[in-house]
Amino acid sequence: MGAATKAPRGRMDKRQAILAAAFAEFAARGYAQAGVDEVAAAAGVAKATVYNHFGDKETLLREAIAASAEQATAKNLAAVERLVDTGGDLRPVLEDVGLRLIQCYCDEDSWALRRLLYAELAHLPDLLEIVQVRAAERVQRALADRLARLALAGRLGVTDPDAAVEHLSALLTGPLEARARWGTRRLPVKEMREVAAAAVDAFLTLYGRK
Amino acid sequence: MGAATKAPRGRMDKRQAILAAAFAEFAARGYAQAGVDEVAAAAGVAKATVYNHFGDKETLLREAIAASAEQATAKNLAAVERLVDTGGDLRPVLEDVGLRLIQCYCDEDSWALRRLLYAELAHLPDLLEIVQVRAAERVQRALADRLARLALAGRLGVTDPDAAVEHLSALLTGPLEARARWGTRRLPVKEMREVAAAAVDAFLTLYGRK
DNA sequence: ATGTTTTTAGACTCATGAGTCTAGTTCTGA
DNA sequence: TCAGAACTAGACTCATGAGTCTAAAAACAT
Repeated sequence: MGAATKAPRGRMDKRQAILAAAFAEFAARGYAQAGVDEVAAAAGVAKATVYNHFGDKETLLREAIAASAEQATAKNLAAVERLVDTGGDLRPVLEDVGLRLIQCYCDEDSWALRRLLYAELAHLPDLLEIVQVRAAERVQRALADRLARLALAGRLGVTDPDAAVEHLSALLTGPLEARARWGTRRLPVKEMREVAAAAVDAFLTLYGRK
Repeated sequence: MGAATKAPRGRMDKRQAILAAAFAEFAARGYAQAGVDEVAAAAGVAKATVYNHFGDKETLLREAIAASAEQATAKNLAAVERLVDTGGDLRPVLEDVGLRLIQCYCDEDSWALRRLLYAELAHLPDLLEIVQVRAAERVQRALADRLARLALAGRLGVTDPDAAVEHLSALLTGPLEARARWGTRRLPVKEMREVAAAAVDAFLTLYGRK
């Protein structure tokens, strides 16, 4: 009973359907342009039900974003999990993890989430905390932990894991904005693999075992 | 007479004032939430004048974004101009240019422009071309040109200037999103300098003269 | 079985804001 | 000096969409 956000009202299946529909609608049209009627219709639910569950449009947006961020984080963490010391060459492992992280980043919902975040940040500043706490920071930490372990095992020349994560994720995701045209172009896997390979190559030059 | 976007109507000073006010209003509240009345008031102009100049709200957004992108590009290009071979050590020159590019990136208007772009990309896809053609690509090209020159002069180990630019800008701007909390936190210059130094350090490790 | 909660369709209120219109005023150029 | 364009204040129309309400139906709990 510690959390203040507890006590979800109404039936859970409806709630989920509404959240999914809401995220899709908000992502497609933006907060202001999105219509609660459309959300209800897409969720197969009456408009009053939406209001029974979430109270108002703004709360609906927050909850939809939070849920989406949660999903995105889960995928990202699953990718980071695979960064383990197999005993063999590190490069292919890093490339595999890099590719998976890139795939998370380029996911349709992931672009939509970032778009929404950017779009509404100006008048709903608390969205940042929701997403940052639930998603970005957790992934960064998990990745830093893994790099620290590899460094401790003498497999990497990393002294500051946070700085290394900053560089690695910059190298991985930096090139994607332009290449994917800010989410309007679908990257072929081949191209993702190239970016991952280039990023890992640079990373190993910077942080490879000395 | 080649461009289709020619024939600006009305007095120029009013037009500029409207564009500036419009960008501020759109940036602060988003396209849908922004009010044409507010723009007119902020520009010190009657609403009818706004419509006389731009016809409708959507056109106003496009023109405001285009103008802002133009300004941002000018600043970025000015920074890139400073990347010249002084004969001395390259590192301080790169750090200076890096810092200036970071300052452009962290400019209030620059964050606002990216926010708007992300926000409205979903329903106004042609905004991308406006900004990409006017801003992003031109800066990238200019930077690649400079790197190519330095490489040719034997000052850098760059073989593919475009790839080098991709890495350099990733290293420079990648860490900024998180550190500046997506534009909601003002970065102290000290921190910008750190990021620039770290980026240049990595860049020189990757592309320094062999 | 029966009382409580949730859902439903759809009509309804009400605030907001884009875009128009009018009639009078100021610029500007020839 | 004067005609035509650009500007002004402010009232006006009209579409849109958030949020409410109602009375009836399903779903659920015990």
